[in-house]
Amino acid sequence: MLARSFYAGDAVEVAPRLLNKVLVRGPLAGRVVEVEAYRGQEDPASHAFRGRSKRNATMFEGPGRLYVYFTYGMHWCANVVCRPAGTAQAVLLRAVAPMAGVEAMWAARPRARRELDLANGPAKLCQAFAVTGADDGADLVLGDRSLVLVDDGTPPPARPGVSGRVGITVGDKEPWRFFVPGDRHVSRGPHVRT
DNA sequence: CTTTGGATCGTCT
DNA sequence: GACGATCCAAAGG
Repeated sequence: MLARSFYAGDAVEVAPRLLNKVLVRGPLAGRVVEVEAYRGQEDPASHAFRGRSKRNATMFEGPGRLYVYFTYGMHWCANVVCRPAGTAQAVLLRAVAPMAGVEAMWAARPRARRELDLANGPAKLCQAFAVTGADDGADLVLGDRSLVLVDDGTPPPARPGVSGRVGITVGDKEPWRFFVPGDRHVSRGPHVRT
């Protein structure tokens, strides 16, 4: 289980540090292979760019919490908050490589055709791990709702893949998406370091 | 393999 | 009233 200090820092600094950590929920486990940094008030693409609101409140509640939001009328996505209470930055979990509880993930994602499709997207991994709005605000340091991030001894990539963020129309040029180079479980967007 | 359009609704303007 | 930090199926090469 990672200490709170692990999550504290600028999102662009914390994001690559999260690569190769393991998201665990009970019998389910998956290695984090892709993330994106969202820098709050300084980032027009961040939900917190225009300040606090009902939806983004968790982003303002301090490092180590899970910020879960609903989008496109049907999908949940999860972020790890990384700034002190009162400010708002977070790292979007974009893809994980299934490690354990894979059968349950298949059951949670009947649309998936290949193992690669189980959690290779921000809404897909939430489906695979049954993460919903009920999990918004969960404290990963305390293991709220069985959700934790752990270090299994695998270090982050010495040189992570870097690219612009996916699916946004402003701030999409900032190199704030990070991934494990060459890992097939990475979502849409570049998979290899250029 | 790539491209395209539909689904679907809470949030903020 | 418009628009998403997306996903999927279908159609075309």
